[in-house]
Amino acid sequence: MLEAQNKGSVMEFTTEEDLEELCPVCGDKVSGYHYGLLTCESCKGFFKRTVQNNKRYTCNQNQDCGIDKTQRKRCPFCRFQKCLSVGMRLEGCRAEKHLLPQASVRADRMRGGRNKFGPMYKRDRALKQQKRALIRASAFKLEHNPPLVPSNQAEYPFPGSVPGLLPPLGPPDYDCPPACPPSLGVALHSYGSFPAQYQYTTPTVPGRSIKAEHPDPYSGSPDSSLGYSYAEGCIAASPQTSPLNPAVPSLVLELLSCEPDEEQVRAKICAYLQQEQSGRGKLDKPRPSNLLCVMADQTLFSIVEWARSCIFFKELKVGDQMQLLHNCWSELLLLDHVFRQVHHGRDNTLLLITGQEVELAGVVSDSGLTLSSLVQRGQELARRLQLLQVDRREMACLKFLVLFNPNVKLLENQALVESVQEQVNSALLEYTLTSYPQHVDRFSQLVLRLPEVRALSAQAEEYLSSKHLSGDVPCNNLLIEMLHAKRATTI
DNA sequence: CTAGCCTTGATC
DNA sequence: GATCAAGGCTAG
Repeated sequence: MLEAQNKGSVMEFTTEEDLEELCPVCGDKVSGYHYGLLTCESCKGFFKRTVQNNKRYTCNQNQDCGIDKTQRKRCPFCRFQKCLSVGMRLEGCRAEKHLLPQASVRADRMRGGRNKFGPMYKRDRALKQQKRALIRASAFKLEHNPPLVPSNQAEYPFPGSVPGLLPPLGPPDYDCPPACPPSLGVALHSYGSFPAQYQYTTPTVPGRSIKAEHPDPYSGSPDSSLGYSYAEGCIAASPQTSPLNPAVPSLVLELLSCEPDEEQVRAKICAYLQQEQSGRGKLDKPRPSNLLCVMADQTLFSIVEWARSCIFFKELKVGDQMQLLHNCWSELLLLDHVFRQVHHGRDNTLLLITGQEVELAGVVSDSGLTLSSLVQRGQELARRLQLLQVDRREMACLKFLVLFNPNVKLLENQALVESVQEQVNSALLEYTLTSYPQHVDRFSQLVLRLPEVRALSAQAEEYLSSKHLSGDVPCNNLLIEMLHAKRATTI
């Protein structure tokens, strides 16, 4: 019997809630969890056949065929792409063997049993139920308190990846479990035609939309828009203006208000790492390089989340969003790291996203030549920005200049990207001229760092790629997905 | 090749 | 023993 028919007893669905349970690939009725998420029977079978038989399809159109219940047979290529983009997973099970990534579903073809995602499915259910309860509860309040966050905030379809939904800074629960699917498509997921399943409004995310006017709740700093929330003496350069001073271009304030709350990101990543470590048990010792990789991966998730909530960016279609992120993910990751070092302000230690400090000398001596040179170049970049006393407003602008790269071609909304680049450039110029009048070439000093960022991040990508090829880096993560995507697509 | 139904077996 | 997500089978 199909589980869909008897799930009522287990999950207490109402008819209203059943409407949500549509296959994210084709919109057909869901028959249960398959390969990582709720899908229909046919997409389950299709996915299985494709992976097991190592099928290769081609698309006769532009690789963007619409997939729905009636059209799903037309283009297996796009159907499979969609399966992957919504987060169905090749490595569905026990067969964690070091086989080729495609060679899985179940490499041993063993029948029966449950896979390692079991607990995740369970949490996913719990989360969905919680979400419904929340939606029901908030439906009454809506007229009085409209949501702060725009409703196109898509949810990750996996348990815990919904910031703010679980109880306040709840159990280390709000992240994907270790086996979480790395998919930018999933992370950005907001397909308009999709079931409400993945669309809802985050109740409130402190410090998001209205941050320019409201001090960062996690920072004791009187002017949190200038300093980092890290406690240890991070004295950012303060221009002579207050954050509300009209001399600051409004766009700059707007961009600043998109900045994530550092402390929240930190807490989230720490919780994830902790959870992952405890999940591992005593069996495998976490190698430091793996740990760093996981850290970077999670940082990348937070960067995607940041981008998704950003002004301008959220106006773009998912396809364009993906293109932009594929193009600049490593630059954003590098900027994140470098900015942290700038505010950390110490030459002999690195500050990790988790808040841990590590000796620079140790890192350099423990890593190979390439990595240590990368780290040192990063430090050099941080030092130069430190000399400039770059402030958070400028950092926010630089991130936007990297994200809205007009060199990314074939975008649906190229015009917006170019216009944002221009607007941000001139806002930053105006800001530096009015806030640091004594420092005439400040703007060019800032912007000139970007080619360096680009070059350094390209090297870091090279390095990561080589590590990936030699099998030194776990491959099932967003980092590697981005690496591949960039190679496959861009300029 | 598709998709609905069947069988299997680890986990609860 | 019940559950439920795997793989298998097969008519259309």
